[in-house]
Amino acid sequence: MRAAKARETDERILAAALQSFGTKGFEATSLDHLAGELGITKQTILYHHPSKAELLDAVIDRASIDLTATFDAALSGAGPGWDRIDALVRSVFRLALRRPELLGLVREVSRLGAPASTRVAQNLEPLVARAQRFLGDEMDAGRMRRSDPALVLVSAYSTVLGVATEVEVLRAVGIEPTLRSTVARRRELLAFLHSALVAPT
Amino acid sequence: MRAAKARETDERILAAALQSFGTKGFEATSLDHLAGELGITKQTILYHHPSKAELLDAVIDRASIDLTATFDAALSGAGPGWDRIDALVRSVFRLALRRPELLGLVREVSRLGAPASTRVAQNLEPLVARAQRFLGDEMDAGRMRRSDPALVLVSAYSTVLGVATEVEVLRAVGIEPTLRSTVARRRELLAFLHSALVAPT
DNA sequence: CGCTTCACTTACCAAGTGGTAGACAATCCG
DNA sequence: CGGATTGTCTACCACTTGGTAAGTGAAGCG
Repeated sequence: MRAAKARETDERILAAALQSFGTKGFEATSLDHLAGELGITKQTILYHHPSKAELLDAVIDRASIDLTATFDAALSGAGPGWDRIDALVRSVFRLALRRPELLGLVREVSRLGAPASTRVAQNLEPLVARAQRFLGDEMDAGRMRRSDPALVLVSAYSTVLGVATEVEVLRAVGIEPTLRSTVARRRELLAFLHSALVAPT
Repeated sequence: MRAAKARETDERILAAALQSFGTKGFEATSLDHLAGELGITKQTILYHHPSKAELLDAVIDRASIDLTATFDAALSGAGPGWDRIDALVRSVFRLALRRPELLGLVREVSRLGAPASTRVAQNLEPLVARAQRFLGDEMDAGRMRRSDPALVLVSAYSTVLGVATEVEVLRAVGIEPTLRSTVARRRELLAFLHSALVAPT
């Protein structure tokens, strides 16, 4: 069972790297420090992932799986139409509270640019396609304001991720991120999105 | 005139640092490299700014002034009501095209957290207060959907900055950031914001 | 058993990092 | 003029970075 042990070590490496990359950032994370946290040596990390860049790739792949699974789960229990957006926003906020490093990694990677960002884009492409299809269908059915689904998706994505993650900005406008204020933010965000997206009846 | 020469050197340092911090990031910017670009030595930078952190502070102060001036100019020529938001969004997009490093710095600093983010918050506090007052007044006059101005501001801020700056995300949904697509994005964003904010008549 | 492979370690390394000390030429001021 | 100050540079420094080389003990396997 030495292979199982190795896989477990790798799991721990990936988890710690995801945590650190997603919160402190990629450059700000050193392999030495990462190894220290795990009680192993840097060379063990480099054994499992030949370079820091490849470690990032592996972390991205792992995070993509988690994200896709989370959203799939959220959507599978949701009804049609607006209910799906509601479910999605709720799951993003749940992520922001419970696994902030996941959303942080998305931000971080999009900041780092290619080739890491390309990898995320590829991994999440099915999710994006699905969202665009949904928006298009809703528009066709007259339930949403007619527009370009890709552009609407960008606006909605920016808004949701920003509101969910930009703690510092919230502090700037005088909102301490407590549980109560988070609920208030989510409620306001849903109202904001509802007004922005749903076609007037 | 040795003082004038020194001030000019400092100006160049601040400009180059703003550029690099705002695009490559703070940690990814080395003083040696920065000095190399300017044809001076790292020690000259450290003469003007005793540490990298203090250089960041100076860059933040400088950027804050530029940002405030830009928005003041945009708003001074704008009419009342929705026209002001329109003018603001246009000026953000103009910044995203012409001085992307400014918006990038805001993002970067909010990622870095305190104490840098605190400094930005303090510097831009008048801007934030002004925006909140504006939103409150519009709501009182019944021209905007009634809500908490602070929360609405966060949503709008996230949306605008995200759409204006998240080039990588745009690539992910298949939009190459050309001039034409930028115009389309801005138009969609304005429609999005208009629907989200303006009270139905 | 004995050889190989695997997971991991100890020991390095060259290249950078931010930062200090001190010299030096140019300028300012009495 | 001549000493003081200012801006910049040369020369370091301790430390950290990602990465390499060479092992080592244990498990797997013929």
